[in-house]
Amino acid sequence: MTQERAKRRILITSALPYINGIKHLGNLAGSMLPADVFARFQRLSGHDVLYICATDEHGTPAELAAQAADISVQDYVDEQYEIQRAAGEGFALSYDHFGRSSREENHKLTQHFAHTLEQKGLIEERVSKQVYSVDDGRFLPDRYVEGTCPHCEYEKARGDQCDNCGRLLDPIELKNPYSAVSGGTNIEIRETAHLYLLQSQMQDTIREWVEASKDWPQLAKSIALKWLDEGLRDRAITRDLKWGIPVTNADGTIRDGFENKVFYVWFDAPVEYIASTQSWASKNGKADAWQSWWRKDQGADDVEYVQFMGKDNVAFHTVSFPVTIFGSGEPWKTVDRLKAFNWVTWYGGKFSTSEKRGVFMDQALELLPADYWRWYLIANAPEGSDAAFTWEGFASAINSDLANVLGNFVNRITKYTVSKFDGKLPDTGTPGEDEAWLAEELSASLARLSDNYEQMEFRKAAAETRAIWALGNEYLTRAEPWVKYKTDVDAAAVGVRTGLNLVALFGILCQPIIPETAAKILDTIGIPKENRNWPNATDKGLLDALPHGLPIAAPPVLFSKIEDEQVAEWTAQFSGED
RNA sequence: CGCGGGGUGGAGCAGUCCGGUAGCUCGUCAGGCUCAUAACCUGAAGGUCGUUGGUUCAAAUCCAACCCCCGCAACCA
Repeated sequence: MTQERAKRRILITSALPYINGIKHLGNLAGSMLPADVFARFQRLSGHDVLYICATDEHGTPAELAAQAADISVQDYVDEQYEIQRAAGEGFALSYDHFGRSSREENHKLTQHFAHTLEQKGLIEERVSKQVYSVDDGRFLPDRYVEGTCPHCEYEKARGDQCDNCGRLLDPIELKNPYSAVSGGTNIEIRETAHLYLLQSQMQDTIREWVEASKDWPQLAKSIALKWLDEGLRDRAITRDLKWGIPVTNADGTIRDGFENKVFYVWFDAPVEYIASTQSWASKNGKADAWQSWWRKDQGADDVEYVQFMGKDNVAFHTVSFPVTIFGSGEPWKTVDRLKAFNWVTWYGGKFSTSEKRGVFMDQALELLPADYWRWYLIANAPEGSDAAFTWEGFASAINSDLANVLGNFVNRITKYTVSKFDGKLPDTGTPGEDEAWLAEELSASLARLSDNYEQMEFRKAAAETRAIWALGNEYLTRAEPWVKYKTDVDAAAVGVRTGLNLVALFGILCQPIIPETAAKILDTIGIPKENRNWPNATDKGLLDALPHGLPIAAPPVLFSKIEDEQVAEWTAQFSGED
């Protein structure tokens, strides 16, 4: 299964999960998981892949959550980081590095960008009016101010929007404003200075770049163009907070008047893609290795950079972060291909931590192994539109695809080998029409599958993978070795040998989506690690690749079915009614 | 008239860019097989392609208007 393909260098990032709380299945399905599947596919295809992610640790929510837990913000994020790292590991997310945006590398690099942008005249200090809560001793982001809506008199309108009448608000319009943090009514409007990134000046550069992009899906491009059409606004990139990256001068001292301010999380978070790569390089003892992935003057010219994110993040990745990158005037690598996802919804509604509606990453793994979730979420990826998670749909996908089609196939052929062929891969017999038909179908299907992955069409890749498994069952029905065995053992042997080769192939082909099961299958039939690479559709030897006489054992049942009682139980448990 | 996405047999989706027998999975029904996790294979039934109008020999696909669902709307991240 070797092949001559040009070795590509592929940099993959998935949107950084926010530090605050364990992520739900929608977060997983919208960026980390598909990025992982893509990374695995490209590694198996022999390419040089670097998959980088990190936690996004700054911002008001982290500070408030730490306050609520009565621990330091540092302790809080340390704790949360460990939870998220463990959850990622539990889902077999194959990050080359899972960093943290609060690390030193990101501080330095974020400050570097700010200095460079200021030198280029793209940052200026402006004073604006903000809501200040005397009781909390802090400025409040718009959504943390509540009060009576001036339009509809709804008493719990948020500072940014009234949930009752839907109107957009300015927090200073609210009647009887109070702090959503403490409930304190001692609210003042104070002036505060912030650094503004002059995005308006980069409008043409960004538009030119967006319009030239070739490998962006419609969703991503239309969102980016929408922002550009409305005109880029200058944005404040600092906040009145203690937790975050300090605003410094070029010599490292704190900027005058910014002693109690830090960079806004959305300014420093994407920078962490690069900073996390720096951490990866340092960790591996070759501190400069990150440069060949990110600096076009240091060898990053041939890198293909692919970003994965939910649709809510598109604007930041296609407009805001590129302003930082292009504005610096430095030769940074920018995104080539971008994959944006819609939402996974919970029975059509939103996942909710507070209302206990929906399944979160840690809970999911307590119920079933990672591969069950990975399969469902990829096969039902929210690509074209939002996709609703339902227990019925989940059970149906698992039982049909994994248990009946794949699991049963592996089971039936290996058991038969054990009972009729002494647990050895049969050596006799010559392939005939059935095998020729199979080879042709397989080759076509495999080509489609590889293409689906290359195009990052995840639903289609899962469907094609399943179709290949189904092909195995169809083949066995045609070849019917159990019938031939009665009259012609050699003819039966061909069917069994071919079937066992299909098991190996199925194991190889399902590695991107369900890696743990794949390993289980491949270990069982003793496929060495170096022979698990992605096959070439034109390879004629796929159906007779295993050594004749190879000992075969039947693996334990690969997937247990999800019973109706479990569906009923979980439906009740996670309905949010609690 | 804010913006974007979606509306295709009972359910979930593909097909729409580049008009030309409406396809897949689940479910239902019938048949086959019996190696296998009551599984697998084959076949059938089931669709005014959101609505209305237009272009065309021909529209799910192009154009116009409208309706419904979801998300976003830049200080939540």
